[in-house]
Amino acid sequence: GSVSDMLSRPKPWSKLTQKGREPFIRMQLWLNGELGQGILPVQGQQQGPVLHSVTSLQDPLQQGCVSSESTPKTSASCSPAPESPMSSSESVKSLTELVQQPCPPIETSKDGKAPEPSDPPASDSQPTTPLPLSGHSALSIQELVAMSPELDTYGITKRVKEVLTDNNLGQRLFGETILGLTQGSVSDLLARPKPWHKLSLKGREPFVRMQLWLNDPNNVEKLMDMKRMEKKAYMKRRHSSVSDSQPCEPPSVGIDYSQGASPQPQHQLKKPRVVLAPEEKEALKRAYQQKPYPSPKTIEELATQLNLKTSTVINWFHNYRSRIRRELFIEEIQAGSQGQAGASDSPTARSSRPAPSSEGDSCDGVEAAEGPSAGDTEESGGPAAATKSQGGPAEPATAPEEREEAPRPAEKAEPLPLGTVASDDADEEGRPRVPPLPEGPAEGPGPMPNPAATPAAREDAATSAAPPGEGPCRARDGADRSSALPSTSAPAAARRPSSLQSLFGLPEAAGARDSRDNPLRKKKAANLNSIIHRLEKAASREEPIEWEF
DNA sequence: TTGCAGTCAATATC
DNA sequence: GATATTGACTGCAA
Repeated sequence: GSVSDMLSRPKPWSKLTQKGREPFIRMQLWLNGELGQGILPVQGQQQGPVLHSVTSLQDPLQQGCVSSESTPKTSASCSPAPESPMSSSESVKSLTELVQQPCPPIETSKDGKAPEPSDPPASDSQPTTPLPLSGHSALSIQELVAMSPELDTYGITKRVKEVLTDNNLGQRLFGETILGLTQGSVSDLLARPKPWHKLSLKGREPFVRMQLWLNDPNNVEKLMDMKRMEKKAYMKRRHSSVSDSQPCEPPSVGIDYSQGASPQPQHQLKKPRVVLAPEEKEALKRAYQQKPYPSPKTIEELATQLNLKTSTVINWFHNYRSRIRRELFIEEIQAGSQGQAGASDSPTARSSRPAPSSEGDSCDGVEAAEGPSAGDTEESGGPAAATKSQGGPAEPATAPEEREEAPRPAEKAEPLPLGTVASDDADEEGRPRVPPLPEGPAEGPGPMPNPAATPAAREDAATSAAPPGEGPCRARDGADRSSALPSTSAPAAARRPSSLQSLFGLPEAAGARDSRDNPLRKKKAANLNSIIHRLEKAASREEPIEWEF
């Protein structure tokens, strides 16, 4: 029973007592093959020693012994000395290749901070952390990440997805076992991998782990074993709960109490998840289109008008900007890979990507324009950036919208839609009613589709009773999905449009994803280019300009 | 303080 | 049951 419980609901390392950690250490050792026969004398439960030994065993990276140069201390524990100082890329490569240990990652502190096995502060957030890496291992992973040559994140996720699906392995199992991440995170990561150069060290870690896992010849088997074990445990638990004590009682409940932890507090503390109504999202999106970076005051107004907490509005904007940015990354990747055959999605590839501006999507650039900060952010990208420089991430936030919205000049001057939003007055329940998509878009200027089309819009549209706009956007479903699964087979090129559409909810999306050549698209592209140009100009002068498109 | 990257975890969808 | 979506949170940097 304990095993079952532990396997299905492992506590984060930081929450475990020394005694409580012991089973995990044993499991880790077992996974590493160190514990074959039974009892393991986990030496004392002192973490120090135990963790050390564990980590040294578990971390594949360590096995590879990151280049000696960088990790003296680790090297101590790793036997296979690298023959000679290798270049960082070489060492990484060799490490990667070496990885045969199943036990992956393990986790731990995702950030590597783990010097203190005992108390990773952040631990909370990390749910299933099988086993914390000791400071050493964490370091080595990080070092590996830092030294890692550019990895093809898109390619890696693609392969991982293939392997998982081919072998009927779930994201949850993979994430918790190999990456130390939850299912949702894995799903997101696999569906929308960011290009390597856009990732922080921490963000690169999962990709390194995936790469290591892919290189492990026994990866599938190991995962399958885990799966079997889980199933067994589950069955056992089910069985026992049914036949045993209180058959009728929901296992979870029983467990909760038995855990002793804190029975009810949890329930009470749990905050209900906020679910924004379609109209609310719509309003927020509209507001975003006008002002991707609303001022505190605006946020408050929005919150008031929508009857939401300001924190919710703030979070929404953060999330929206960030997610839109990611969508763009994907597009870049797809476009890049496509553009140059063979080229990986790696930045490099990307960089080479043909000038965007011209192409329909090229509009990317547009975004850049938008943001106030515009261009700023983007940095990184070297050359590649070029493309992005403008559009890219740089101004990511806006980008998307812009693309479609940009055109929406209309709103131009308006300070904030908010007004609108709010104005619409509250509906029956006091919640303000959001205006139909109206304002701007619909009537939208020329080429632009209709605002409603915005990504957001389309989503909502689907659900909301929405009135007017209905038209175009509805295409959504299909479109979105496709964007979500970039990887696969479909030719990037082909997909690209769809992802764009998903973002902007371009009407065309509906059926004509391919209609990229259509005149409308071209027109749009031209329009966007013009906008970009103006924005750039304005930015350089810092003077206000009239937005008329 | 603000924005962002990464994630979690609840919930929606498939 | 698996996967996708998304509001919220944490930690970090400017």
